[in-house]
Amino acid sequence: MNHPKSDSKNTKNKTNTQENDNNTSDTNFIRQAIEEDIAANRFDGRVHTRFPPEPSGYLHIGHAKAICISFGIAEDYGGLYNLRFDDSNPITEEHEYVEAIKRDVHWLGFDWEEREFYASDYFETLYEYAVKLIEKEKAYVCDLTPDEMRTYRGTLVAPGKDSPYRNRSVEENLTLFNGMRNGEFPDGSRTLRAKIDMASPNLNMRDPVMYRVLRAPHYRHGTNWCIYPTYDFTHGQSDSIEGVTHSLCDVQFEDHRPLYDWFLESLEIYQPRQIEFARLNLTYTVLGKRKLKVLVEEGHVNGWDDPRLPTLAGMRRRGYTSESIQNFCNRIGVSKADNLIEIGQLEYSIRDDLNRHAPRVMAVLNPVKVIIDNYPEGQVEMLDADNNPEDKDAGTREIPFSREIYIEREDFMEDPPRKFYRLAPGREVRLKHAYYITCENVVKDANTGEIVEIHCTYDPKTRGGWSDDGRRVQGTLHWVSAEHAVDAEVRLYDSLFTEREPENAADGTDWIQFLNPDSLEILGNCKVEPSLVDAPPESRFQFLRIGYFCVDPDTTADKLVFNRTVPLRDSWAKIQKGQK
RNA sequence: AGGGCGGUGGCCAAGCGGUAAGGCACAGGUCUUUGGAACCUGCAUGCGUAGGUUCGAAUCCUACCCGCCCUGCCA
Repeated sequence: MNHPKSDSKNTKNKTNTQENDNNTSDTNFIRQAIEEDIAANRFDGRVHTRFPPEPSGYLHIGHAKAICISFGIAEDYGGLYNLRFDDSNPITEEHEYVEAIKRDVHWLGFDWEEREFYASDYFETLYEYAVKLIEKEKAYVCDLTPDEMRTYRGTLVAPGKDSPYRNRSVEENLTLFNGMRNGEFPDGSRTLRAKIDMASPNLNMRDPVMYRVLRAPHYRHGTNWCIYPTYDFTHGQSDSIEGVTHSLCDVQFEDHRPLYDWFLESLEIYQPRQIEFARLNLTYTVLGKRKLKVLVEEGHVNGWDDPRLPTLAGMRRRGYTSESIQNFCNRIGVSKADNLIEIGQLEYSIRDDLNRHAPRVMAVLNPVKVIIDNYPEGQVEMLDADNNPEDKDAGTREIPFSREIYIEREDFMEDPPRKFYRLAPGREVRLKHAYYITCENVVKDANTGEIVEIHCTYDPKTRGGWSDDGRRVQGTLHWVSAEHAVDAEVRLYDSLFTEREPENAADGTDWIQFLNPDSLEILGNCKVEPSLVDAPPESRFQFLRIGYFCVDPDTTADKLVFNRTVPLRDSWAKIQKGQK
């Protein structure tokens, strides 16, 4: 597997090179807490974190934030980090997801080495822990039905009341719990509960369920178990078993921390420290596995790796680099405050990366033919072109030029508005890396009026795009030699939702109704320069003056398929808007 | 008898009693063989509100307002 060290070294300023020096804050409340713990020699000065996904879906950009925080911090303090699958609910979990998660975490740039764990591998230990709590009279078997339990739990403002089964003897509880494990009772008929405080203002402390009877095969342990521990009875103990020092999680678990601590203290086992931070929210999309699952399963998108999805698999296919995602996560920072990050922030991160690294190439998405009347028929010249003006080491390549070329249809206007610097009748422009050309006339389709050919003349003395007489042209166009062009399909993506906050849009409205019907546009008649013929899937390019694109795995020997990762910033579009 | 956590520019986010960092966005400008990039400049007399303590408050105190999370045998 290939996940170079350098990939995972840019999580903090002090480890940054000029490669990605943004002005990311060097500190946050989690790092401060850890530094205090180190200073106080708590945990013997160790730092050991974990990322605990449930294998019930694909990872998304929100998980990337969590991974960058947990793993990035461990790296920065010379600590260790574990990948642990939190797989205590057999109903939702599948092996496919563990493979996908591992692939995505590696791709993101983190290597958990041999520290790959599964909470379900602790089931036996967890069972023993449960027995221990029963013996300490801190847990009991309860026969209440789910409905009854809800009633007994009370409400947000009213205390609950004790279960009638709360005072069973240790003996009876032991027998019953063993019976639960041995399959003597039907699903849902009994639970093992922690005996805490039914009047606690924290509902998590009102005798929470530790075990449920559930006859569902576990993807990893088959039918070995018919009782499964709940998250609350699994998570802290798993952290404890693994020697985790700092268990970093979502703020939604703040209310669970007293319970996390209660189990570990009652069990008298090693106790990590849980610290919570705010989850990521992004404009114009939805995050959260349940919602993404709906999009995938109801066919609103084409699978978990649909490039429109904020999943890591989708973003990878879209053309995002792992570096750009890590930088994004570092840039947005960490706090406990609710946040809604603008999607532009993510786009900035990928442009910033690709600008420095993506080879420039010429591609015409919506071609119109240009015929250079004074260029010799049949002649072909090879012209030198920079691969990347931002990177001197990127070198040059040769591109063919000939009498007939394609340019972008929108780069020509018969009746151009003010500030339109491109081709128009009588106007001279530069063909990038090639020659100055002047438009002489156009040929239109007799029926539709559509322009089918633009006739130009070129100035042979401007080879390479320079003139030595001081003459300047305002516009520079990209182009592709018609004879040499390679056909391609290009997929343009727009945001998946039309609302900035699809989940909060108007009360009572379903977020799904805000799906953008135009989130995918397929261009089937694109012309790209011949150097791209053998570009492998996932290779990334800047299509000059258009945007960043990557080769989609749908590409076949006779059809190139590109995904637009993100367009270039377009100040002409802004001017146009202003003119309207 | 509710509890927990938050509130610093349009969006994020530093700050931790000594006079509001930084990034994104936005607006001007320079440069340019990408209307890209880069570079320069501008952008909170203000930190939810009101009081109080202090020589000095975003930081401390009090009260209030607003937002989010919690009533699964999900995680």
